[in-house]
Amino acid sequence: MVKRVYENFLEAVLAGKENVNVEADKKRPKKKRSRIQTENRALILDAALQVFSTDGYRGATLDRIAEKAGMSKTNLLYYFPSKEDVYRTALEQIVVNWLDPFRDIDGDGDPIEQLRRYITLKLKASHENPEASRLFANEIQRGAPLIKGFLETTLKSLVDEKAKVIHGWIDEGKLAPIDPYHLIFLIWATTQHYADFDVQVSALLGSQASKPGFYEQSAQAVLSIVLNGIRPR
Amino acid sequence: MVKRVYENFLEAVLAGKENVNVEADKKRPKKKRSRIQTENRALILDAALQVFSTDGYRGATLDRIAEKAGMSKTNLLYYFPSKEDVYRTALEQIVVNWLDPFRDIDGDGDPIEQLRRYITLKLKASHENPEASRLFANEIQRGAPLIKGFLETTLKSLVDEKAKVIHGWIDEGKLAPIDPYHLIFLIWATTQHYADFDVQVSALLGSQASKPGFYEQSAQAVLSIVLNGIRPR
DNA sequence: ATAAAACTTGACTGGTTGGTCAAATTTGAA
DNA sequence: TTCAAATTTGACCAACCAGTCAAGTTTTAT
Repeated sequence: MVKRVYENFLEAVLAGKENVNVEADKKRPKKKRSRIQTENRALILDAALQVFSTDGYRGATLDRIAEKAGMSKTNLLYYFPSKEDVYRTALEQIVVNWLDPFRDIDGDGDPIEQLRRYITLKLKASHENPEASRLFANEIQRGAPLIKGFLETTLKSLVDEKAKVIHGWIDEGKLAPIDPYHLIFLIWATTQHYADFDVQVSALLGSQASKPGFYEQSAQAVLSIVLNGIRPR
Repeated sequence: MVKRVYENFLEAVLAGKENVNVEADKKRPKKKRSRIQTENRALILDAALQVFSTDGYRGATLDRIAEKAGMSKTNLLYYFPSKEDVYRTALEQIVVNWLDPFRDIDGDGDPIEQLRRYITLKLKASHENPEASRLFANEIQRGAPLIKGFLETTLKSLVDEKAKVIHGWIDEGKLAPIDPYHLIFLIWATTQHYADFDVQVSALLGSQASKPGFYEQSAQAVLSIVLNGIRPR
């Protein structure tokens, strides 16, 4: 329930609206979606994820997305009013999923355990859904035109909050005195790397990278470095 | 001199040639460049770096690059035969500069000092030339169509070599037993993050990120985590 | 069964893009 | 100075692009 409200808020933020009123938002008539609508929107968003993540917003074309989704471009435009709207919707889904495990970091838990959990979840997400990671990276790299406001408000609040949590751990002597923000960046950077630079990782590790246990092995290696880097000393 | 030969090799690799013959390469007639040619090629490559790094290969347009370079598109095409050639040339320059500090890691030196030096150099490069970093990231994210071969041959050899160096350090007890490849990835990921995700970093740190000493502070934070994460224990 | 609503598509439009070409202007060696 | 080579540009082209429109086909509620 809370999550639903949040999604509305996020939608509004990404749509560029200022001063979002959640109450007013609730009143907005929810158009129920038919079976075909649900199916086809999903097909389109899935195809969009692939195309946008490799070609970027400008480089992607509706023709290619429609082709991958197995329908005509005209039909795609029946489900989404414009290219930007397809992109925005795909981006929304990604950001929402992206935030959840971060929000779950628990200040009352054991720091090493909490961070181990978070890093593992992020690595798993990068491994299972690399396109989402690449699409997000692309949005940031081109200057975050659609989500700059979101970064500066919602995400910043959340990060500030978690930074305080980490600082609390440091004060209690449970963590080495590292800068919480840079620690968060390091975790994000590293976990994202396995999705965004997948091609490079595979090229450098050869057959090793395609073996079944590779994801667990990467997680183990990253955790071993990061967790020891922040253990109190 | 050695470096010049290497650049030729790299050019050939990026141009997609197989079985590069360095001797034959040397014989290739070097067209001397006029003052105007040197100047304008530099202007174009600088503009191309900006446009390609934000819009990606497909999203970038020659019109925009030409405009940024202060000349007509027709004139740009007088200096470079095609869009892909502009892109390839820009990418070449980046890769060459990118490799140098990595190659300089010295197996005979103190590991902590060598890695401190390398991380600092990489962070500095990301800070001073974020566009180059973003352009490279973009190439990888779209599947590395132009440099996949380079990644699998030249870069792989180099990384394998440095991994052996790191393994040597571990065997001597100078470093914790971490996986060398994942350590390299972690360093690349983190240093690159400050360039590629610049917008996000700035949004989350607010005014702090634009202050003069910010780069040194980031370097300090990253070093503090990574170096402690790999210190022998 | 049937008709309205939902869905799908081919043809089209105005604008953009990478690249060509021929004609002009500028540069620099003699 | 002079003139051939180098440089620069506007006009142009075919391919591509996001989005529209009208005319079909399929689904679904009754």
